[in-house]
This record gives sequence, C-alpha cells and structure tokens, in this order.
Amino acid sequence: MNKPTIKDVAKEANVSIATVSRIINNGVGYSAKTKDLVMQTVQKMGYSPNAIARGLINKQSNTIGVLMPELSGLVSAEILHGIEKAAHSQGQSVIVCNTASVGGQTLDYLKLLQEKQVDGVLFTSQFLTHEYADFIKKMGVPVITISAYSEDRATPAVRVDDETAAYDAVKYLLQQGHSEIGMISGSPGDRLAGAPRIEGYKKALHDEGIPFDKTKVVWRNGFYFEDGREACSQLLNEHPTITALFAASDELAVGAMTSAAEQGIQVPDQLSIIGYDGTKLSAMVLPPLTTVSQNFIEMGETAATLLLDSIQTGVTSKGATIQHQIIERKSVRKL
Amino acid sequence: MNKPTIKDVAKEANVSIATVSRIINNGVGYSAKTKDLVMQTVQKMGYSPNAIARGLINKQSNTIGVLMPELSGLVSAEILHGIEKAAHSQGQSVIVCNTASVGGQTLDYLKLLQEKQVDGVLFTSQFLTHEYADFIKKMGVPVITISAYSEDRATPAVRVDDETAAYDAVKYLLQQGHSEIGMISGSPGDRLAGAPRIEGYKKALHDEGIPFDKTKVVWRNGFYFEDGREACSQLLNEHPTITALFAASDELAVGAMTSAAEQGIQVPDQLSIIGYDGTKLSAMVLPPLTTVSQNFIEMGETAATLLLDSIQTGVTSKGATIQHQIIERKSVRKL
DNA sequence: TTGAAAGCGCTACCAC
DNA sequence: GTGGTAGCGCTTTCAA
Repeated sequence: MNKPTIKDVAKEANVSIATVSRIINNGVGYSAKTKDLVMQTVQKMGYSPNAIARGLINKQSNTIGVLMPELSGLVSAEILHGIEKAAHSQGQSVIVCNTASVGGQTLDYLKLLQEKQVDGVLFTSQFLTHEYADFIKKMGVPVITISAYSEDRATPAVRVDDETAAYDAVKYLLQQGHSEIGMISGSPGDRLAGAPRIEGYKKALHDEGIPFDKTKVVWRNGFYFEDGREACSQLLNEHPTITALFAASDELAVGAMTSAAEQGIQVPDQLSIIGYDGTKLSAMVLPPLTTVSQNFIEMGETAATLLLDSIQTGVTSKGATIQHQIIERKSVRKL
Repeated sequence: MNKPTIKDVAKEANVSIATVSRIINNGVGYSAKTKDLVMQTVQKMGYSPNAIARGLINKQSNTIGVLMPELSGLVSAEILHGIEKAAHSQGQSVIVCNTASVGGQTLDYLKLLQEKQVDGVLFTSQFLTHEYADFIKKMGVPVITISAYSEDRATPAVRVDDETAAYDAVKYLLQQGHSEIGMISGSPGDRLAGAPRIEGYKKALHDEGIPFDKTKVVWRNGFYFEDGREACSQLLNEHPTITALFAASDELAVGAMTSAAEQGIQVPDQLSIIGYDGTKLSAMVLPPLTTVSQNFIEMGETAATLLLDSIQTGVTSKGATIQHQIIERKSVRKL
C-alpha cells in the first residue's frame, strides 16, 4: 500500500532498476520495446520519482529560496509573482521566507535554506549585511538581491535606479511648472528606498537652481498609508504654500491624498501628487495617481532567471537595472 | 573544500557518526563530555545537516505546498502571509505554486509537489475538482482548501461563510434605510465567490420582502477594478434609481467608485457602496470603504495550523469557518 | 555510552 | 541493451 519505488517498478516489469532509471530520465541505452513496457508499468503502478532521493545524489534540490521582509503587500506580491513564474518555467520550486514574521529572523531562515539545500537565494527588499552575505557565501550558492542594498556592494543586484527615478519624478513636477515641491519619504537612514530617493529629489531641485530645504522632506519609518497621511499632514502644516508633492511610494501618496482631503485640499487643483512604485493601487484611487512605475513582476522574473543561469553555469551574475517609467494620470496639475 | 558531512564531523571528533547523529538530534545516549566535543567540532567545521538526506529516511520533507491561482493580489498575499507564518513557526517550509501562471497547470504542479514529497497541500481560492482531489488522495498527504470550493464537498475547508457574509452586507444596507439595492459581482457560475454571494444578496432582500430583480445584479468574469468599473457603469445605466450597491470584492467596489465619479455621482451621498474582503485597499480610498472583512491572514494561519496537525496526527481535519465582520467606514449613507 | 552496519530511493559507473 | 552495485548523507536498530 506504500508508494511504489523504482524498485517496485523494476520488479514488476522484470527489468533492472538501472533500466527503469534510464528510461524515466530519457537517457540512452534501451530498446523501444522495453521503454514501452516500463512506461506502462509506471503508469499502471502510479509511480512517481522521488525528488528527495534524486536530490541526494545530484546534490541539488531544484529549489530556490526567497527572502522578503513582507509578504502581504502589493510590491512583494508582484515580485514574488515574477519569481515564481520564471522559476517554475525552468522546473524550479520556490520556498518563501517572510523575514519579518518573527522579527528579523533572517539568519535563521538562511540556515533553514541551507539545510534544505536550496540551489540559490533571492534576497529581496532588505539590507544585505556582511553577515548575511558571508553566510550565503559559505552556503556556496549564488545569490541575487532584488531592490535591496548590499553592504558589500559586490552582490549582483536587480533593481531600478532609485535615485534617477526619484530625480525623474521631481523633474516631471518641475516641468509641469511647480517650484514649491515637498517630499514625503521613508527614513533617510533606509539605504534601500529612503536615502536614494531623497537624493534624487535634492538633485532635481538643485539642477533647477532651487535651494534644498530639508524641512520640506518629511519622513516616517515606513512607506505605508498611515505614514503618508501623517507625513503629509505635517508637511502641509509646516509648508502651506507647497503646490506639489513627491511621495516615495504609492501608499505614501495615497495616504497623502487622504490627508489632503481631510484638510479640504483638492488634488490636483490645489496640490499635485506624484507617487512611486506603480502598483495597481495607483490606478484605483481618485484621482488616479501619476506615479513612477517600477515593473516588479519583471524584476522578480529577471532576478530569478539570472539566478538560475548562475546556478547552471556557475558564473556569478552581473545583475540588471530595470527601467522605470512615469505613468501620467490625473494627480498632477500643470501650473 | 566541500561542505562537511556528518562523517567528516565524526572523523574529526573521533567518534562514530551514530554518536554525532544522536547529539545533533538531541537524542539520548552520550556523555556530556562527548556532546561538548562534538558540538565544538560541528561549530568549528561549520557543519549543517542535510535536510534532503534526512527526508529520505524520515519520509518527510517538512515542506508544504500551496496552490493559488493568483499571486500578485492583496488577498493571495495576505493568505500566503498567514500560511507562511504558521508553517515556519512549526519548522515547515512552504513552496508556492501559481496555478494561473502558465494557464491552469494545476495538475502539473500537483505532480511536482508529489515528487518533492511535500507533507501536505493547501489548495487556495480555486475550484477543487474530483480529478485534483483524487490525485492528492493518491499522493497520500492531507489537503485543506482555503476559500475554495471542492466538488466532493468532503475536503476539509477553511473559509468564511460567503452566503451569510453577503447576506449581512446587504442586510446592513437595508438597515441603513436602503431598499433599491444593486449588486456587482463575479460570475454566477463561480461557485467559490460568485454564486454564494449572489445567493446571500437574494436572501437578504427576500427576508425584507423585496422582490429579487435579476437585472440588478450585474456581473463580470473577474473581481477586479476594471470589472467593477464596467459593471457599475452598466448597472447605473439600467437602474438609475438605485441608492446602494453591494460589491462582491473591494476591488469591484473601488472600480464602482471610479465609475460613479465618472458619472458625477457622489459616494455616499447619491450612492452608497459596501465592499467585500476588507483588504488594505478598502481603508485607503476616498471615501474609505465600508466593507465586510474576511481576515485572510487568519485564514491562512488557521489552514496551515490545521494542516500541520493533520500531518502529525494523521487524522483528517474538520476545517474551520472564519468569522467575517462588517467594518463601517464612510461609503454608506444612512437614508 | 558507544560503534557497526543496514538501508531510505535513486543515479551512474562498470560489466557483460 | 541491460543488469549489478556502490554510494549520496543520514537515522536507527542491534551489539558490544
């Protein structure tokens, strides 16, 4: 009543297990007749090869591990989607690890992935410390970061150029005639999505000869709706003359829209807002949000593909930069 | 230069591999001294057990498989989050399979999971046919569905009572004084999220003595923003006298809000809308959406916990019904 | 308290 | 073309 093994099939078909193995692996060295016989027996017995036993020999699990600090947001979901798509198209499975679930247990997850013998790891939206990088190096498998920042700067990365993207966002606002531009952001201490975007904002202003006023960038620790709501409220309070706003995420932008509404300020008539990310959310709010879009599905897909290449060829990937793009909708008014 | 195995550790520590095995598994039968020695060697050599080899013996992979038809939405993301949380807290890994990615390759994924020897499967947001159920039965592992519908009705399920939840939503509208109530929905042929919610709508109306008018429920094939926008536009067109609207998903509701705005109709002043799901999205739109919330994270968590129980005890789970809850916000007006 | 050895299901090498 | 068999890294009797 147990699951049939290759041995059972061999016995039933009166051939050796070696022959069965060759046949189910499309190897060479058997007659068409034996093949038919064996395939029929396989069918009849409902035999299915055991990937664990295979993995033990081949020293590979055909599985990659994905670490992300958040699972329930749109951004992670899209990245994961892209990863899954690319991975499965090459016969690899993906194990997800939510590194924030138990409070930054990244190292524990890494250990787990090591024990599970994953063939590679994708490190997402998180700061890759030396400690983590070293650990992964010891695991002896390739790693690629996705919209992450690595301390050693050497780990291959798939990402958009955050600074340029932010620059472009602010530039866009400038081009629409705005000059009093505020920003709401995540923490400047966040080297992934905080600092670079602020830097882009700063540069765009500077290139236009507008002095940088640090009180015009209000930040919170997260990039979520409530953060945006609060930050915008504070910003509008301190700088009522602002006509446009660059938000470092769509959720931040949407939070800002709510805050504006609460203060009776019309978007875009009295306040223009440009978001960042280009998640589905941006298209669903009113007015629809103009935003700089990062193609997260593509990021996931590219990263997974690159990782798989690395696994097969053994050569370290070079990473990739994904293009961003401004999606014009209705939250920015031309002055 | 290869990764050390248990053999290497044994040799280095001058003990047998049996002893090392006992120690790293917290077994019994060794002296404190040997333990120290071995642990130190393990440390020194950077030894990490090979879960694949273990799995071969224990006949279990400590991995569960999750099948979902969509990965990039808020609902799936939250369910997955819950699953991951519960699974990892019990030392299990989760493999995600996006059954829609290559066009309904559910059976292929099932085969894959079988080969990977997963200890159980979670079948999510999808119709569980006899074929799938049979296959899983042959795999010999427990399965639990999550907000899914199973053809055989016997598979343990974790879900909210959709019909009652829809009933409650419409009842709520009724209690606010509305009597001309429309509905926008997914397909009535969808036995998961289509038919039951329409049924609930119908019943609530009936209990209030309001005749059911089938032209007042407009449906599309999906539950997405654009579907809602279209459906609402059609509904408003055919039934301009409607004062309230029950949308079978938050995205549908938000699409309806956009459609209303396009026609210059104020929400909630001229049209009240109640959504369904209670995703983060519902809190972020303007006006914030009143909705019946499902707690997807809890669903995922519960299902994973139940599945793990089943795996350990060998007894089939009974499933669970998750409570829904109406979250009052500002999209419904009291008449 | 410890070690030797069988064997989990499979692949790959070597013989025939 | 086909079969025998060593051995992947580990757990688990059984003996000592």
